[in-house]
Amino acid sequence: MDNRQKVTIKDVAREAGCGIATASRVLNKSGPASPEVRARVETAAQDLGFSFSALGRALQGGRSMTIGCLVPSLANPVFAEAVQGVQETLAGTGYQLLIASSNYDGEADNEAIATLAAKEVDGLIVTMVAPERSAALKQARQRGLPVSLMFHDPIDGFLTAHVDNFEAAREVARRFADLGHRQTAFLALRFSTSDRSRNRYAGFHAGCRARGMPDPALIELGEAEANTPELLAAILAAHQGLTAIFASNDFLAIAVQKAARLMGKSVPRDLSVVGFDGIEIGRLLDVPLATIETAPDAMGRQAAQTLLDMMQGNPGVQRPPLPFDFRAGATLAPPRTKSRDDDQVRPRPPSVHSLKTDLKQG
Amino acid sequence: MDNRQKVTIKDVAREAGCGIATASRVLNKSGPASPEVRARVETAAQDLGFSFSALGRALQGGRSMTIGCLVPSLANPVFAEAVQGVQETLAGTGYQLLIASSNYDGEADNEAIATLAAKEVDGLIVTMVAPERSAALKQARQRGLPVSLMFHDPIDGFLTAHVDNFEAAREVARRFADLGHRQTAFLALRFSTSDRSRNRYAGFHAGCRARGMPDPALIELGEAEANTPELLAAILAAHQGLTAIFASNDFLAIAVQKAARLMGKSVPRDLSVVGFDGIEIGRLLDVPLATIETAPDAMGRQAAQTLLDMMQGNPGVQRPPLPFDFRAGATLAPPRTKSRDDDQVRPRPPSVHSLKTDLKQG
DNA sequence: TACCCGCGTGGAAACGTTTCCACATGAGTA
DNA sequence: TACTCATGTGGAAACGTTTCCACGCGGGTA
Repeated sequence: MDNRQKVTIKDVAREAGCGIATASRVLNKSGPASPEVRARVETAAQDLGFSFSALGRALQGGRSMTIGCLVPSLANPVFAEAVQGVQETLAGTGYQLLIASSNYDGEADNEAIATLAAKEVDGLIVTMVAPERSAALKQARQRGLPVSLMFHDPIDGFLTAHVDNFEAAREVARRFADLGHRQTAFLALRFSTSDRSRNRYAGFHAGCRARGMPDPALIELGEAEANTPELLAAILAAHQGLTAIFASNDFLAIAVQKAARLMGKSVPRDLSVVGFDGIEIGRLLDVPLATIETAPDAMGRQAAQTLLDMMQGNPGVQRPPLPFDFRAGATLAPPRTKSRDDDQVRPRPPSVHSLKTDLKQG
Repeated sequence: MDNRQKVTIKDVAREAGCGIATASRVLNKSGPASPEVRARVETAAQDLGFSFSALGRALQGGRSMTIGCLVPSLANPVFAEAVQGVQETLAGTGYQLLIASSNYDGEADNEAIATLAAKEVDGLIVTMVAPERSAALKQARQRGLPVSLMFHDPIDGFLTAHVDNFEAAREVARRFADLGHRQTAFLALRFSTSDRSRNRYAGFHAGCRARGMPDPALIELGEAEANTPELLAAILAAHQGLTAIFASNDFLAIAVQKAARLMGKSVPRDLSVVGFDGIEIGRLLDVPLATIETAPDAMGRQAAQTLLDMMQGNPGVQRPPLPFDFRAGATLAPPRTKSRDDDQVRPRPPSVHSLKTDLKQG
């Protein structure tokens, strides 16, 4: 039952009654051959159900036609979409994708890179915890492996497909300021293992400073709190007086809304929430999420394109950051004017608004 | 600059002053060697920065330690999570994942399988348009390649990790019936290219019949309508009198809510919505989505485990469907009691209900 | 007639492994 | 002393390709 025998080009040559070299030339259309031999080889290949072994080819040719890709996790739609973008760009080029994921573990990161390199990939597309400090990555590059980064802000000596996290986060601060918010917080998961989160915080922080707002609170969450609205609510409750929260990704921002609801707060009346990433679903929500909209698939496509360029021998050039869009959504509003009565809303006096506007323009 | 020379075991042997065979034995700990030679080889390998080429190994050993995985798209979180599950199970086994995606194209499906097979993968984990009709898949299996399916309902001769789509959908019909719904619809994207959608519809249909409800309307959407709430609203508006919608996936269900809102309908008061899949985010929504909760990552893990078993020579056995859970959420309620006032529906005379029931039973 | 050239063809090396086999060397036994 | 045996070692084949090179053979020119 187990018909495990492989059909090799040798078999085809024997069947066609010619030499291996000739068979190879015919099947690859890579050299001369008389019409008769050509025909014999082709029918032989057909009959035997021959197909080339990529292994033998790779070993001989020095190119595996495989490119390695490392991302933290495919469970995060942002990375999954990016990988999908990579796939789309690679489709039709003959390259296949060898995928590894590290679960945000810097150790696993390094191992994965080493394994991919051992598999003789022709290039690497990578998002990892700390590319600038990865020995394996450095070694891979020294061996001449082209490397293309995704999501990372530019690092000396690497090309990367990214958005300007700092600038985007500063934009959020500006929006908050324009609306009159002062007490804000930045919410992040895995802050320590993500340069993206750190850069977003830095930009947000700088933006707040620039507008004369108090420094934002930095709230770092564990996996558990992020997935359990009750826990998240408890944490948020500990921070008094917040009127606006900037979450490091959309997933978190949606969780915040849920938590706010548990706390009896209304979004955006009592609390404004802005996310980051612009995942598809955010737009379809009943109350569309305000967020920095980026295009993870575009990032994947750019990273793949850059890698293709490098593999063709071009030195490659760092492209400018991909554009982001501030999507207003419906989770962002001016803070409630703190009034005497109970903790319910009341319309802001128009004067306040104009005042702020003037301030902004001055 | 381009230090592209590879360090092979030959180099190590020369540096250590011994034969290739000995070097191989030492580095693999696969045979005897005197302590001195052992030491010389190890330091030589260290100094030269040697690492094995998986290519040479695969060619010689007949096993590539790579398994191929084909899914329709990584942009769909359901598949992305499944692949992540596969990764998790494979981690530590030494196997790497070669990924392909087909964009729901049956043609691309076949090509991808062929390419993966050419790369000499040791096994295949597959979700495709029509596995039972794929020539490439059949051929791969005839060559002795173990194949493990994901998401597909059982197909003759294949092992699959799946949920019972039919049964789950019937459960939805039951819930609708219990609440008193009668006019329902089934909403699907790519109905024709997905056996899952078709089975869900079949189960839903059967469930409705069994409870004496009218047959559900079948609404098939294009990509554009699914992503544009306005278009979706228009389509829904064309179907008068619907009180409950069963969407073939959560993404669609969320879009329906948005569309309902555009139509001035409130969920679940005017319209109940139930999804399928149980993606993470659905639970965090302000109004949690009612859905059939499945575990895509568990599906990936089971498929991977099955494949590992098969690769170890076990014949492998079809496991029972993975469990699903009906999550009530907050988008499901009894239909509104139809009152006189505005242009809303009006109660059907009870007689009709009994009539249908009688019809079915007769 | 002798020579050259182009063309179709096949042998063989190379890619990096693993592993079978044979060869030494030394110790132990008869 | 002569034999066996275990042990460490290296040569070489094999895995499936591609490609360099050489060879034979025909037709053209000198």
